Amino acid sequence: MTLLENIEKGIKAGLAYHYNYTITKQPILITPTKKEFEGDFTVVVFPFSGVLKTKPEELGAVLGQYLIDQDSNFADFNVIKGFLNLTLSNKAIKNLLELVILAPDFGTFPANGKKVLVESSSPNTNKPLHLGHIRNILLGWSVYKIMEAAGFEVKRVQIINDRGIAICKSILAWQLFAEGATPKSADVKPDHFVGQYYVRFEQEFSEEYKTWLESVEGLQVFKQIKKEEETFEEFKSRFKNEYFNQHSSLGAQAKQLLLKWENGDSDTLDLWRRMNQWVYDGFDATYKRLGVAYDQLYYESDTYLLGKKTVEDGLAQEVFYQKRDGSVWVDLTEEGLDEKLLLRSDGTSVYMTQDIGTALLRNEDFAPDKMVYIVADEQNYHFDTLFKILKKLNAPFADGLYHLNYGMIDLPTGKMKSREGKVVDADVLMDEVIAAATANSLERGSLDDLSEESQNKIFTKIGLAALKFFIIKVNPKKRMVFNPEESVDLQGQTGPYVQNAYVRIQSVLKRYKESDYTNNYLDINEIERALILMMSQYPGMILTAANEMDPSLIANYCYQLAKQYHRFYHDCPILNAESEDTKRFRLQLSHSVASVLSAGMDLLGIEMPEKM
RNA sequence: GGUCCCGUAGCUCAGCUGGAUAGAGCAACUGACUUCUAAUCAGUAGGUCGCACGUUCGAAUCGUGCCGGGAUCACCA
Repeated sequence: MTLLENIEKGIKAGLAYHYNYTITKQPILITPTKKEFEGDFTVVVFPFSGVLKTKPEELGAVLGQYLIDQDSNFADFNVIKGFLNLTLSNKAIKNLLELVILAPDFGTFPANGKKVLVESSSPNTNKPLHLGHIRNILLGWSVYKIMEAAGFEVKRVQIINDRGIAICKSILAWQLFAEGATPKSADVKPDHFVGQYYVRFEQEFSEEYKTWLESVEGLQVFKQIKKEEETFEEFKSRFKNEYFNQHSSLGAQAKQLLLKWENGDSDTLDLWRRMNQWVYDGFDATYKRLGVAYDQLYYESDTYLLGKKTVEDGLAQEVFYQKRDGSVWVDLTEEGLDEKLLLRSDGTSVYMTQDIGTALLRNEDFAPDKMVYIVADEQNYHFDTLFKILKKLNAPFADGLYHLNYGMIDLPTGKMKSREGKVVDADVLMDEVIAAATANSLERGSLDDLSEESQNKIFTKIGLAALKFFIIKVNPKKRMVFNPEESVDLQGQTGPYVQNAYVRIQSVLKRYKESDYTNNYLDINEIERALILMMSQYPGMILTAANEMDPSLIANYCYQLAKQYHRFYHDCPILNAESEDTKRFRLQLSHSVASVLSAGMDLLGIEMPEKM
């Protein structure tokens, strides 16, 4: 039984014993005591004093006394207004450290028999990964680690958007402008190589569009279609898509390519495979560097057919309906949404069709209890719709669907816009952050006696810790501002700060030659007490983080614990402690802090260096 | 316009199942390294928690209405 449960039980028993009162509705609010008051846990007794028509101070005193009498874990209490502050006995604190925190399974929960599938990353194959993907990938990885620690069996998957018009644009640009160049011949990371041709297409298309708008035909169309009050610029952006589909030569060629692809033209398919493989190779390098991996990849080119079939079956069973032009729709007006297209009038599939197929295929593969989609919040409507459709189809997993809708990342200069080249590239960003860590480290010179290889490993760990922590510490649902300068900070509320606490501990532990920390120290001071109580909250943090799918809770917890340790390290001598018992206790305490920090940061995909 | 999300210190963020005097980091300023490595610690300064009303013993937290910002409402993905 945990201490919180002890308190709750004691309060209930006390209320029954002294007031013959049984709690029905009100939850008992128990929080860690604020540091300006004395005590370890605080029970808020206001709600009961109201019901019992007792003064809060009196009720608090009665309950406090009752708890102390009944439970030897509690040594003292004080009451301020309606707040009952309880102080644990030193023995209880020590037991907490030795029996709970140092237990081998601390911070992991036994398997709960539930399977969860986490989809993340899921990039398009026409351009390299950027900052937005990094947030997605890091969230995916830490949600996986956290849910696993909480007892779930987790499968990490992606859906690769490997087909469609966007990929055809890259392919077409390569055909038109590359003159047979390859990533190797150009000496460019392969995903970036393909991305260059996507950008090239957009440039050429913009030029073409601009020229057309100024032509006789363009001006005529503008006059005909322009809405009242609409400026030329507004028209230009509104009409762009229609221009692509109806008037553009490049657009026609790209669409022609898509048609060839859908018809299985072997030359097109070969080139498509070849260019996609370049992208996959590039992505793999980035994933590896970020330290993430996936159990299974799904490709749209494999799943859209199942989606189509499902929609056709649904049509036969009248879950969906068909319009006169042959297009298939779902009516979600009863669910508070709209009508949504599922198959085009020409019978081809759309985004939604593919996602239906993908979900069903995943269910066949894993039969998960939950499916978590980590996708930016701009797609909230899409996933609302998808989940309602799957419910309509009576998918067995329909009640376990969850869209972890994280906020987009802004730059200090404003929104990221990939079409305007205003993006932060994932690979470049990692280079920069590692370079910053390297420069900082070399300046300190504390690693000079290590080989260059070991040094580089540490620089990488520090740089990536800075980057990952910077992103993960923000609540995923919130839009965040990414300042590249701050992301390479190594001081303050950062990953390296937490790493530093760990490194300090390692450095101390190494100097103590024995491995036996048993001790009879009982004179536990405030800082030590706070550290132990804080660590005791770790398993609860994991459950909360898993429940809310919020890794930022773990990041902030690790920071708080590291901060408390740094304070301890500064104020309390360890190896030079006044007695052997004290020394051993503090070593034991340090050792457990290191374990919790390391485990917690591992949940975020951040590794600890032994030195820094 | 409909729907949804967000507004906390100069900046980036915690806190939000209602609880004590709203917390961190960065930036600014002051102090602490012959010491278990200072990527650290201690301190100063910085707030109308967007605004208003309501709910109650108590509101940054809940409700309503405004104001400001964003997302979305494609036979795009």
